[in-house]
Amino acid sequence: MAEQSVPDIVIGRLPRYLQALERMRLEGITTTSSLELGQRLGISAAQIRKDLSHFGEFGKQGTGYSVEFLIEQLRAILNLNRMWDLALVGVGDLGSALARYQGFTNRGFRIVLAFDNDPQKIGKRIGHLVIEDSATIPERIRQTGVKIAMLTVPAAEAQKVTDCLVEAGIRAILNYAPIHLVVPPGIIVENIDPILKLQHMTYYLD
Amino acid sequence: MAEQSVPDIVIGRLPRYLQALERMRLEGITTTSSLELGQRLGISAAQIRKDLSHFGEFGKQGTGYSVEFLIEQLRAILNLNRMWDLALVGVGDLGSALARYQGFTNRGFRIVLAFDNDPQKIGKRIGHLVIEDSATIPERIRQTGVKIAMLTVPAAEAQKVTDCLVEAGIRAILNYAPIHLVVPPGIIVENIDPILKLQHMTYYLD
DNA sequence: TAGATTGTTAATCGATTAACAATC
DNA sequence: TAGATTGTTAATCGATTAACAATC
Repeated sequence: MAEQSVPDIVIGRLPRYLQALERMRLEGITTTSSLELGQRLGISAAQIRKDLSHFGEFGKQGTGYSVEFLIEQLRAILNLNRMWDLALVGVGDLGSALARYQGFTNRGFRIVLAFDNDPQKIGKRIGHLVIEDSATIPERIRQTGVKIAMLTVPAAEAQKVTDCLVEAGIRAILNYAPIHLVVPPGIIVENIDPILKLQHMTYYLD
Repeated sequence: MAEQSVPDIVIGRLPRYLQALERMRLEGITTTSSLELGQRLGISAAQIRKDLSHFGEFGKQGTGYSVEFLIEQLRAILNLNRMWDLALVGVGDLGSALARYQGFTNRGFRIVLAFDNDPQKIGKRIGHLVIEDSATIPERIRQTGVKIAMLTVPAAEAQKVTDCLVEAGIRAILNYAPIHLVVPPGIIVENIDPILKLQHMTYYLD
């Protein structure tokens, strides 16, 4: 009930709850229960109630949860009632795919800066963005106040670029480089690596 | 020591160990310790030793681990001493980015099939692949014996396509659709959703 | 040998689940 | 009211860490 310090593993499930609820809303469902939501996510009803109880009492006994109300609560908790600007660092294969990807914008995230250190690429356009010189990261991040970076540089450069981003004021990094980043306390890193997931799955295959 | 049934959370860390070890090898390091490996990964030395002990005794007291030997052991455990063929299902923004992405091939994974249900796309090339009609998934998956699919179709179609893939003999799915897939026991699903990771991080930002 | 580091056991810690009174 | 479902507590389960004898 009190907001002492919610385990990070709980926070990690909230976006999934939100995603399922938004889908329910799309399907015209106005009310749900921890049981129904849990079945859609492969999560136990008890866990969902426990997780939500860290933040308040959002349901009604006998009735369950208002989909719309719970969506609003989760969006508020996750700080999603605003547009978040992103910096894209590294415009190679993967970076340019992300730049073209439409999925971010209509979910509250917008790439506003793109950097690369390849002179061939600097000044070129990618979508509506102009690729800027990585050397200008410090001043451009500070000017724009962007807080989140997507890192898509080669592994060999990732740590050095990370240090630069943190120095410039970046607070959260979505890391696509296949390497563990070392950051100061308070800087948040999440990793995405499809190869690791594939290698995890092949363990179970012959 | 015995191979009773290793927790999935342990399996999930093995590819990270492997990744760090391959990087060490690249740097010319021939011997390491659980402490050193742990520091590179932000994991405790005790956990690394415990995880490895599920599979055998790979180190020497006083010395540590041979990087080369441990790489070989992990590759064997994870079934990585072969090429794995992948089917790409859904060739939209994201799917075509994955098709063009070079990162898979030199890591032991190779996309050999690409499907879409858009008549505009069927027959077109994407890299060295020809996009085939999703209606032919059952026969083509069976013919080729592909066991792993990457799913990049819209959320609304994802479950239906999944059922079809499973029916056709797919055993593992790397799911990029923002929805929880329901699959029979023994079918492995891993999810990748950058939006969820971003939303996780914004909780900690103002 | 002395120093270092393993593999493993026992202790701790944290997360999940079960159960149920409260109540809509 | 009767039925359903919440929020919460206590019990269970599993994962991580600490400690250390074994030994290279």
